[in-house]
Amino acid sequence: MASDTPQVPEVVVLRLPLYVRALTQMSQDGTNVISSQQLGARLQMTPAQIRKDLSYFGRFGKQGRGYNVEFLLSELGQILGLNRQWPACLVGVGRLGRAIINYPGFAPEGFHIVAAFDSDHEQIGDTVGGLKVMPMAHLRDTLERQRIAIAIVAVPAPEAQSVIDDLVDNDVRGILNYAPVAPQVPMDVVLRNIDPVLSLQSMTYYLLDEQQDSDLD
Amino acid sequence: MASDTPQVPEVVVLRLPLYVRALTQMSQDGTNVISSQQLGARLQMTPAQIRKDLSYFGRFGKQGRGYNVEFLLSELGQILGLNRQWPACLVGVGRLGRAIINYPGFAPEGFHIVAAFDSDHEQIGDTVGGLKVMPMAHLRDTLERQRIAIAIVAVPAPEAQSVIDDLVDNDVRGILNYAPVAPQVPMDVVLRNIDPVLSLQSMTYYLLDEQQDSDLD
DNA sequence: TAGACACCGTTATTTCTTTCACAAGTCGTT
DNA sequence: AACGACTTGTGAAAGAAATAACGGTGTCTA
Repeated sequence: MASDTPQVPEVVVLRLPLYVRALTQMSQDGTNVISSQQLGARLQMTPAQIRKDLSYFGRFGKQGRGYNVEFLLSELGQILGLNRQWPACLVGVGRLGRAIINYPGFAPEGFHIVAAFDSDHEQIGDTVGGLKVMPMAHLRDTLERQRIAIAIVAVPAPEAQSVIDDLVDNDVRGILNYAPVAPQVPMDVVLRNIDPVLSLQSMTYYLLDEQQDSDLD
Repeated sequence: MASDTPQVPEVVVLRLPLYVRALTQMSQDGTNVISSQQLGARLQMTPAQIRKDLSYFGRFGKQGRGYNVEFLLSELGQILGLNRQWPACLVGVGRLGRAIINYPGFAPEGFHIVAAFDSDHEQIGDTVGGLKVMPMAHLRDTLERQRIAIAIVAVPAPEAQSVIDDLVDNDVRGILNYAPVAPQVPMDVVLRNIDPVLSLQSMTYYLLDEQQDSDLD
């Protein structure tokens, strides 16, 4: 049923959360109405791009006036599926995994880590962030019982692909991967990579200009 | 001196670290030569894109043969500035900051956190990951003395912009921002955001299809 | 040394994104 | 009610990026 070529470009979907965040803040600041002009200024984007992005999903503004902040926020929430809770599981409870489980930024947005797994027998049975660490063998049961569609992967790089294969076999539909690899997933699984090292490595390209002094081989 | 329209598109620069990572692994696996075909298969990209990306920087391959892994790796390292050490400072030593400072993935790639700052008086003087936490007032001296061009920001969202302004004033040239905001920086400062919540919020758009059952308002 | 094949680098083509530009609608004022 | 100041939504134009296509060069085998 899902058309092969998505009618909404992925770049557009990637920008929507930015709008949601800015609008949320404006709502808290007591702003009722905002124009694409103003929103664009705030996000360093052209007004045209914002209007076009929104036009993929409907007509949310009023000519001569702009967008009602609350209304647009609620519509975008609906579109992105943010008006509900998303239970997620964590795989890998090493240092990074523990930091993730204790990160306070997920829950307020509806992303709750409700189960933790590890393949290392040492960790199993431990309690981390209020969760008992389970062996990978419990994956199927737990995902099904708790209706978990999202997995967060924080295992060492060499294990990542096989862990992800395992998750995919167990019908996980979205994966947030912290391992420094570019895993392969089927097309119907959504993968997002968090990789600060890659970010730094592309950053340095732009930092090289002035300071090649003591670096002549 | 930096031309206003960069001759190398940013998307290309963003992909180079991916090549570096794949080549590094191949090098470790003992592969000596690789074609754009093979590299593309590994990274799920077309061979044409890889050849085109590389062609922005030079001619590294051999017709009929492919690319010498070691050679290409070293050239890309040179281009990206990976053949040197990059001292960095961390601002914000809360839970997230502490996790970052202990993350073992940075150092092997040449990114060393050599100084830590916090604006909270409670934290100052503490030792975190072997570093004494300093007040923001020490920023200028420390950055200059240690020749730090990169800052990693892990402060609460409301403080992020002012911390970043402060860093920019003190001649930081690249910022890796973990705060869930989209900060404004001058054009000559390179900003990279790490924001897992945004990643999840765009992911859920694609997860909505099948499971709108108990969600009818 | 010749023939078959493999693969790069680059130009041409196609596809995807962004920006422009404007008709049409809204609001507040007089 | 009419006018002026704004702002949306959208089709058309421009710009950027990805892909295809291919000449030319190198490798290997016999």
